[in-house]
Order: sequence, then C-alpha cells, then structure tokens
Amino acid sequence: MNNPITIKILAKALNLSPGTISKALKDSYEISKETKEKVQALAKALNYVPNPYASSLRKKISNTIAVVLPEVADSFFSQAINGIESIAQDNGYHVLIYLTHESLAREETILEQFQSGRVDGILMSVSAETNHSEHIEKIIASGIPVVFFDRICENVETACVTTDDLESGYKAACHLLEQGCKKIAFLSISDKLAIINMRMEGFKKALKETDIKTGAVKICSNNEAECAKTIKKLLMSKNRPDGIIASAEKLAAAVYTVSSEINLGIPADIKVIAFSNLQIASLLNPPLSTITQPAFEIGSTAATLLFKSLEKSKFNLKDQRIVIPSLLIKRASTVN
Amino acid sequence: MNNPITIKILAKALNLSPGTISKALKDSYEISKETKEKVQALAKALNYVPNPYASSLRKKISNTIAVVLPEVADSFFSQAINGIESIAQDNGYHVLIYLTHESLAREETILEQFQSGRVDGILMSVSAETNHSEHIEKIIASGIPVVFFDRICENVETACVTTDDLESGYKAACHLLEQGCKKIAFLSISDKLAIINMRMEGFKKALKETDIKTGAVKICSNNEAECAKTIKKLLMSKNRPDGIIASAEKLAAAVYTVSSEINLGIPADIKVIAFSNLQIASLLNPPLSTITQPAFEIGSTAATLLFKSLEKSKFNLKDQRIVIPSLLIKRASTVN
DNA sequence: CTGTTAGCGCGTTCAA
DNA sequence: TTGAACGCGCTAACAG
Repeated sequence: MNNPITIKILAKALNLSPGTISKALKDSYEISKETKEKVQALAKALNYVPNPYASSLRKKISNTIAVVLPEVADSFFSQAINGIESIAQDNGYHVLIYLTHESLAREETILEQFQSGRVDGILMSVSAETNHSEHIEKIIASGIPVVFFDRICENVETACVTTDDLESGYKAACHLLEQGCKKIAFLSISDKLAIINMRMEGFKKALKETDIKTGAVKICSNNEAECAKTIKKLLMSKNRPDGIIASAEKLAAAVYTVSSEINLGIPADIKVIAFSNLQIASLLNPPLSTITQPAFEIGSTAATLLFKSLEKSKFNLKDQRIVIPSLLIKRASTVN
Repeated sequence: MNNPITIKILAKALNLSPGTISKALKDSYEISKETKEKVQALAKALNYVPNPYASSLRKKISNTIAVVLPEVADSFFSQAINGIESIAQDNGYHVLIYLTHESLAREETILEQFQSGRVDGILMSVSAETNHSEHIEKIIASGIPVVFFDRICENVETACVTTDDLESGYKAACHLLEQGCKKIAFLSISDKLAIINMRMEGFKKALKETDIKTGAVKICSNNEAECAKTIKKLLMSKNRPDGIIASAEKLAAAVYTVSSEINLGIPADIKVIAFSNLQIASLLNPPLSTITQPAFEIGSTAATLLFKSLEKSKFNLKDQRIVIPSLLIKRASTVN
C-alpha cells in the first residue's frame, strides 16, 4: 500500500543514477569508496529492501526453494522442515511449502507450477499414491534440480537422502526375534511406497535367516478407520501375532489405540516395534521400541545437497545417494 | 536452464501480439471467442505457465503469504500449518515458511525483509522472547496485513485467532481441584508469552474461588536441561505438589521424563494435566488429561481472515478477535 | 569511476 | 477486435 523505497528514489535523493546505486549496494569494485558509503548509509537509514521479484525477473534466479511433502502432521516431517529451514536461512534462501495430502493429482499440479521459475530447486518426499514419475522427470528436464528425502521415487535419477530402510527393517525384525517372537506381523500403510517396501524386504530377509516362516504383511490403508479395522482383526484373530512391526508412526499409534479399546492395553505377550520419531515413545505403556530417523539431519542434508548443486552447476546430483543410518532404540517394560 | 514458454513465444507462434495473448489468457471481453480458444489451446498444449515474478512486479501482488512461527517441532504448529496450507491452496496462494527458533532477533530480521513486497500478508505466532512490537507495527503500517494465531502480541491492533486461554487455564485448574488436589504447580516456559500468562490467570482465578491458596508458578526456561532441573527440584521437594499443570506440550513430556528418571514414573498421588495436542496422550502411563487446541481450525481460520482482508480492502482486521474454544479431555487411569 | 540504455515477462493503457 | 508502447524495479553491458 505504502510505496516502498526503490533504487530510483535513492538515486534521486543522492543525485546519482540508478545503475550506480545498484552497484554501490552490491559493493562493486567499480564504485568509489565514498559513494558506496553514502549510498549504503542512506539505504540503511531509509530501510531500503530490494524488491525480490524485480531482481528474480532480471537474474532468472529466485533464491527460493520448494518443499513438497505429504503432510506435516507427523513428527518426522516436522523435524525435517526444521532442518531444511535452518540451512535455507543460512544460505539466504526462502522456503515455499506445499502439501500433497498423499494425493498424486495434487503433487502433479504443484510440480507443474514450478515450470515458471518460481523456485530454483525442489526438495520432495513423494505421496503414497505416486506410482509414476513423469511429472518429476519433466521438471528436472526443465532444469530445476530435485532432491528426494525420505520417500524417494526410485526410477528418477537424482539425489536422494534416506535412512537405511532395508537395514532398519532387518534390525526391527531381529529385535523381535531376539525377544523370542515366533509370529511377526509387518504393518504397512501402502504397497507403493519404496521406503516402506524396503523396510519390508529387510523384515523378510531377517525371517529367511531363521527357521521362522510365519511372518505376515498386512496392508492397512492410509485411512484411519480402515487401518483400525485391519489392526483390530489382526489382534483378535486366533492366530494372532506375538510381534508387530509398525512401519510408520501412524500405525504405531493405531496399534496402541486399538489395543486399549479391545483389551485395555497391549497384551504382554505381544512385542511391538515401530518406525517412529515420537520422542515420548519411552513413556508409552508398554514402552515402545523404535527405529528412529534423524529427521533434522535428513532435512538439512537434503537441503545442503540442493544448495550445492545450485551454487556449482558442475555438482552432479545424480551421483548422490546419501544414506543416514537410523537408530534402533530398545525400550523394555521396566515393570512387567 | 531450459527457456520456458512465454507470452512472446505464444504470440509469435500464432501471429498475434503479446498484448492480445495476455488478454486472451485472462478471458478478456475484448478478445474474440475464436482467438481466445486458439490461444488457450496452444497454451495448454505447450504447458504454458506464466512467470509469477513478472506478474508480481507488474501487479504489485505476489499471491504469497508468509507464516512466521517459533518452530514446527510441536504438534500444534504442525497441525496449524496443515490448516493454513489447505486454505492457501484453495485460494491460489503460496506459503513461505519462516522459523524464528524463539529468537526475537530472527523475528525482526525476517519481518524486515517483507518490506519489499515479497508477501501480501503474514500469519504469525510470536517468539517467546518477543517483548516489544515495533517490528510488527512497522510492517502493518507499511500496508501488509498481519494476523496472529495462537501466540499473539497484545499491544498490536490486528486480528487474532486464539483459544480461550484464560478459560482453559481455569478449566485445567478446576479439573485438578475436582480430583482433590490441594497443592497445584503451574509450569510455564516463559513469563513473557501472553498466551501462557492468560492460562496462568485462569489458574489463579480458579484457586481464588476455593479456599486453597497453595498454588505456585514455576518458570522453567525454554532450555531443555534447565527445564528438567526445575521439574526435578519440584518433584523431589518435601513440599511437592499433588497437581501439575503443564502449560505447554514440551513441559508435559519433560514431567514424564523426569519422573521416570527419578522414580520410575509419575507418583500416583500426583495428577497432571497439560496443554497439548499430543494425540497419544491417552496412551501415556498414567494417561494424561489435556487441554487440546483445535490447531487445524485455528490455522485455517487465521488464513481465512487474512485472505478476506486481502480480497476486500474494506475488511477491517482490527475488529477481529476470534476465540476458538479448546477441549478439555479428561483421561484417567483405568487401572491404578 | 559514473551514466545511459536496454530488457527480464507481464499487464495495461491508448491507438488503430 | 487487435496492436503498439510503456513501465513495474532491478541488473548488466557498454559508453563516457
């Protein structure tokens, strides 16, 4: 509403040309120390802030990145955003956030917009529905770098920052086997997400290494009600498992909730381990062992990669596949 | 990198002038139906996306809002972001996110940047350090509307969306009093945050209405270690309370953690209630009663207000003080 | 060292 | 109904 200060105004005030002002503000070598100081002093006094969009238009650089993810109602993504935003602020970049709500259609619509040069780069975690990658490849082809974090899209050749999902699935299963579990159920929110499938592979691998062949994979939908239904059926079946791997945070909560609905808590003879960043997992009853991802680090690492490729065009994202190990945190009932 | 499609390119391809293309794309009445269709068809075919920055520069409107908040590592803010982003996407706006990490200095730096027209409006929740409001008033004076949500700044005259904090502090205290508590401690993360102080007022009010005069306010810092120390001292004192109100989610977690460190859990004779949106509070041991804020609704309501003021300049934000009631969720030990 | 000029892509005049 | 021209604010190339 109020007209902001522009270079032109500064120029008129100092009897200089706009070009000179622009250079002076950028500390260009071709401007005398005197004028530089004069200009910078006035700019500061008048609280001059350059119009970012004018400069973007001219330089074809926006100093802005997009973060595209399913939802933030999850402690993993919350922490990841913290990491991303920190690095972005350090590098002078701005962060646009877009949520797909696990919808492929939204994801496509959002990416299409980026054809216009709104952002210089994209950090993304794909939706559970994402089963093809044309939209992603298209945006990369148009020259905008993409770095995946956590939920990657396997058939796209670009940088990824993940945890060792196969390995952690394996570790989770071993943890239960060590506790004497004979029938382990692996709960999944989607059979399309690479990250979940890797965890499942690890789980299967662990089973294969023992004589125990009674592992089962249960696909719960992403819908809360259906999810509860599947879990309920599982817990109430005669052949119920004695070990459960919840491959996502939501599922862990669901297991606890359903259990307390049907029998006032998780039966002592069922061990549960979850892929979760819940910091209060140790306070649950019984305490929940978790495979925890260093979310902040994943976010900041992904952002760092992206900025490297933005600074140096020779930096090749295709070669980057960073795996950050997840943590197995064993928590056992102290009472029991 | 690849040159994107521009109006000029479309113009050349169709033997029309850029001006005509621009109008045709906007469905202007002064363009014939025929050309409009031709233009729009080609635009779609070539996947034309207008350059947002050029249009911003010209129209002095960015279709972008900023969300400024302390951190997202908290379920309240996570859910609030979901609400904000939903409404923004519906209205065709983009969302920039900035974290202050509870630092006033960062908050000021961030707001200063907005002088430039980067955003059309701001949604914010102030940092715990924020004890003056010049930076906020300045940005409002420059014509950029601000809507506070959750953590407001009292002495700034603009729209606020909050929960009924005084009332909920009162409710929380009553809940404990009903359970027979005689000595209630109110834990606070800051004595500067209006929202926390309101909750405290409610707490004091409830105490005044009874004969019980043994309420105490403990200021924990925002630092995790110090916080734990204060709580530990509190729990181990001879005169320890029999009721605790945790005025923020972090504090609730801290109480549980500290308790389990010093005596394997919260003593049965201490009742705890927390201001928290933790969805797994019911799974804690003992279950945690909570005052829960409808975070998604708060976020979406704040965003809606902001967009209203952006669409209609006559809409006056100053008159808007929306209070969305929080929910007291009583959770009692079923076993005990 | 400083000024001039041109143009980034778009939208809005005003003419034709 | 269409086209030509200007300018949003900034930067870069080139002159002076």
